[in-house]
Amino acid sequence: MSEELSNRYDPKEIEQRLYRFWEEGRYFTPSTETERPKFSIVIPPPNVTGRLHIGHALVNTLQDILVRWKRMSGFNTLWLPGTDHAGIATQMVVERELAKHGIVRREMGRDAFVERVWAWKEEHKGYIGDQLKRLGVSCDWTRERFTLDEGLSRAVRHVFVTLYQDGLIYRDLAMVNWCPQCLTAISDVEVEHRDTSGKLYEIDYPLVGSDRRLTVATTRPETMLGDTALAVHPEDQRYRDLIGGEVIVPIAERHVPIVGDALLVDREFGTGVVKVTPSHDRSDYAAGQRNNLPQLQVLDEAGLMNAAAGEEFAGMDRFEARKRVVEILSQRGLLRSVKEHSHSVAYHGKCDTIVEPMISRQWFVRVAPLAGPAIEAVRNGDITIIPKSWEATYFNWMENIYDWTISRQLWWGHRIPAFHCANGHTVVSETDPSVCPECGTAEISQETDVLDTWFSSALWPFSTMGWPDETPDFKTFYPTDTLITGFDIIFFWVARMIMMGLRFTGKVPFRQVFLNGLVRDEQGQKMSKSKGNVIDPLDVIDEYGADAVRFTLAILASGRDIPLARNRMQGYAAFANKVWNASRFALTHIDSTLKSAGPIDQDQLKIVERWILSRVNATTLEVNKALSSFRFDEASNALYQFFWHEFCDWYLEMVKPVLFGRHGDEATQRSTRRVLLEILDRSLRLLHPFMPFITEEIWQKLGGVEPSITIAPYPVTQQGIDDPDAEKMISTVQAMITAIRNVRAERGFTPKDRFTLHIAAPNQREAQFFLSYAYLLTDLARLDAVAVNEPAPPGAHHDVVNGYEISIVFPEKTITPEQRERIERELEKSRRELDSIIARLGNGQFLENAPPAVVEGNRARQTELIARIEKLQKNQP
RNA sequence: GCGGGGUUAGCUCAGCGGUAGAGCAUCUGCUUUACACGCAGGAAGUCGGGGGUUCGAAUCCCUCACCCCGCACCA
Repeated sequence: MSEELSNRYDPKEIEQRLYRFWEEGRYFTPSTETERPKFSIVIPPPNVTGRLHIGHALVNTLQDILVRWKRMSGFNTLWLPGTDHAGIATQMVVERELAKHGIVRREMGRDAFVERVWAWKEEHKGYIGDQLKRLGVSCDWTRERFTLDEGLSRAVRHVFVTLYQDGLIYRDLAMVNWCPQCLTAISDVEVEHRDTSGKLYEIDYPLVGSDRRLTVATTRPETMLGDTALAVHPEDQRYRDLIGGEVIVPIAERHVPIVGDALLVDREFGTGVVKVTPSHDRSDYAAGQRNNLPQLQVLDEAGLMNAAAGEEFAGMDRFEARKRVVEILSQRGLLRSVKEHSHSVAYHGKCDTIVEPMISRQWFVRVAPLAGPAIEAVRNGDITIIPKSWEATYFNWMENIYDWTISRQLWWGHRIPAFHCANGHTVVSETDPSVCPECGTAEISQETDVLDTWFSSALWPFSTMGWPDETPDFKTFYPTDTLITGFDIIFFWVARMIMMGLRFTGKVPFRQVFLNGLVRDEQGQKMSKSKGNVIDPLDVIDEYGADAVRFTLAILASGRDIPLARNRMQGYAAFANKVWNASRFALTHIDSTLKSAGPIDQDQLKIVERWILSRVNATTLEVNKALSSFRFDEASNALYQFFWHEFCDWYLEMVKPVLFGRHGDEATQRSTRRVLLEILDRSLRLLHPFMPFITEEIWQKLGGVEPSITIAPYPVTQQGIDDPDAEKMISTVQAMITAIRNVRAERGFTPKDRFTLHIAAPNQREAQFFLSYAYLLTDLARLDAVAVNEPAPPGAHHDVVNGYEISIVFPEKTITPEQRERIERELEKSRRELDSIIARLGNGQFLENAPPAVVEGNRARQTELIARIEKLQKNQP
C-alpha cells in the first residue's frame, strides 16, 4: 500500500476536510422510511448568540460518542441540533452594544429593537454551529432548529393557549423576584442565593401614647419607610399586651399597628419584634395578607426609592437610602446597634444584581398538576435518571414545587398570546383577534410581556419534530431516547420537559437522562472569566486536535466534578499520535484492502493471532457494555489500554519477526497480514465514536466496503473467538520476557548483551510450544538462544514465572550494592506474601467459608511462591 | 434544618467483600528500521480517624472530622 503518511499526526490538516466530507455525504441525516430501529436525541440548545465553552464541549462530546456508537450499531440515528434565543442574555448583549452608540432601547421602540436583535442573531448564528463542527459532532444539520422558528413558536402558542384554557396558566398580582437591572420578573430557579456578610440593625420604634420603645432587628433598614405594622409572637409574654397598640415608624412618622403573628415571628431571633413591609418582603407580604395590612410600595422597578418614601428619598438608590436611613436614625438616637450578620442574599445570576421582591402582575403556570405525572414517570421507571442519586434531588424539588413565573418584561422572545381590550377584557387565543370577542371593540392590543425562554425549551423534544402536527419526524423520532445534559439545569430544563412532554404528547420526552458533571480546572475550581482559568474549547482543539480533546473529556467524564488539565490533553494527543504511527506501520505491511481480503482462515491462525483476536473481542465486550451504562470513562480507558498496551506494546512487536521475514513461511505471513488488517480495522471502528477524525482518515486507507467509517458497523463480540488457552500462553511468554528485561535492568546489562534462556516444560506439549515460539522470546527479550528442558549451567539466574521454572544465562558480572539491595527487596516481598498466604490457609474458618475458587487460588499461589523463593535464594552468591 | 456527593500513590481519579489500580508527574537506562507526543525498567499508598460485622473490609454497618453541591430558612 502507499506510504506517504507523516511520522507525526497533524490534526489541523485533516479535521475540517473530513467534516465537509461527512456533511456532503449526508451520513448524519437519518431516514423516516426504514424498518431499522431508531435512536434519537436532541441537543441541549445553547444560546444562539453565545460561544461554546468547555462545558458545551463535554456534553456534546458525550452525546456524539453515544450517537456515533448507535449509528454504527445499526440504528436509524437522529441527533437534532439547534439553539435557543436566550431572552435576557441576548437582549442584554444587544442593549449593551447599542449603548456604545448612545442608543437606548426604549427610545428606538419595540419593533425596531426586535429587528435589531434579529439582525444580531443572523450575524452570530453560525458561530456555535461552526464550533460544534470543529468538535466533530455528528448532528443532522438539515434539521437544525431555533426556539423562535415559526414552527416552534406555533407550538409555544398552542401550549400556552391550551394551558390557559385548562386553567393551568393564570395572570395575577403577586410577589415575584424582580431584577432591578434587567427590569423584568424572573422565576424562582433563576435566583441564586449567596451567603453574604451584611449587617443586622436594631432600631427603636416609639410606642404611641407611651414612653416605651420597641426594638426591631432588620437587615434592610431602608424598607422601614414602607412598614405598615410591627409584629410580635402572640404568645410572647414580653409583648403580648401590646398587640392592638400602635407604634410610630421613625422618619416616616407614621402610626402603624402592632399585630400578633405566630408564623412570621420567631421569638428566639433578635428582639422578637419584626417590622412588616408587605410590599418588599416575601414573608411580610404573606403576613400582610393574614393581618389585613395595607401595602405601601416605596421602591420602584429600577430599585430606586419612590415618592411614597418621602421627599428626601425619592429617586434615591436602595443602597444609598439604606445609608441615609441609618444616619438619620443614629442622629435621633433610635439606632440601638449594628452587628455583623451573615445571611443569604438573592442575586440574579445573569447580571449579578440583588433581586428585589416586588408585587406585580405576572403570568404563572400552576405547576403542581403537571408535576404529579412527571414524578410518577421517574418513580415507575418510564424515565431513568443516571446517575441515580439525582433522582432524590428531582423528587425533592418536584414535590415542593411553586408556581412558575413565565412572563418577562422583555422584548426579545415569544410574545404572550393574550390580548387586552379597552374595556378591560383579556382574551387568550391562537390567532390574533381583530376585535374583542367579549365586547366587540376594535381597541385591542397584545400583551407586551414575552415568555420565559425555558417555556419554549420545555417543548424542545417535540416542538423541534414538527409538533403539534403529526409529522413523519414526530412519528419516527419522538419520544427521543436519551437526554444528556448538565446537572445544573435539572430544574430549569429536564423537569419542565418531562412535565410538558407528558401533558402534551402523553409520552415521556426521553427514556433516559444522563446528567454529566461540571468541568473544573485542575485544582477543582469552577472555571470563570474572573479567575482567568477558563479553557476555550477552540484553543485546545487548535493545540491538541479535536480527537485528543474529546478523548480527554470522555475519560474524565465520571463523577460530578471533572477536573480538566491541559497536560491530560497533551497525554491523549500523544495517544492520537500513537494511533497514527501504529497505523502507519501496519499500513506498510498490509497487502490487501478490506474489500478484497476475504475471510480469515481460522486454521492458519497461530497463537499470536488467536491471542490478539481474543483480546480485541474482550475489549469489544467491555466497550459496548460500558457505553450501554454511560461509563464513558471505562470505555475510553479500555480502548486506551488495549490499543497502546496490548496492540502496540505487544502485538505489533510480536508480528514483526514474521512481517520482517525473520520467521515463518509465506502462508504464515499472509495470515499474519490478514489478521493485522482485521485488528486495525476493528480497533479503528471501536475508537471511532471517541476519535472520529483520525479514525476516519486512517480507515479510508483500509478500503472498507462502506464509504465512511461513520456508517461502518460497530464491532460486537463474536462467538468462538475467545481463546483462554492462547491468552494464558501469551501471558506466560510476556511474563518471561518481562522477567528477562527485569534482570537486564537489575544487573545493569545493556540491550546489546545477549542471554540464553532455559525453560523447564512439564510435558511434551508445552515443550513443543516453547520451541515453536522461541522466536518471540528471542526477538522481544533479545536472547541468542532458548533451551527447553536442558540443564542450565552453574551460575545461571533462576526464577519461576507463571509456574514455569526458567534460568537465564548471562555473562559474568559483579553486583553493585544497589542491585543487591533491589534483589533482596524482591525476595522479601515474596516472603511476606507467602507468610500471609500460609496464615490464611492455616485458618480452618477460611477453608470452611471461603469459596473453593479462592482457596484454590491461594494454594496455587503458595506453591508458586515456595518454588520462586527457593529459586531466587539460589541466585544469592 | 432537609437532601445528595466526597476524603485511595506527588496531582487527578477508577476500584466498592477475596493478593492495592490507571493517567499525568517523577527516577534509571535506551538513536531496537511506526512513534522521543517514543521504548524498557523502577520508586511511590497503615485506601480521612475510631469502632463494629465477617474466615477475610478501600469495599458493608455505626460514629467522628473535614470538604463540596442542591433545596429551604435567615427580622
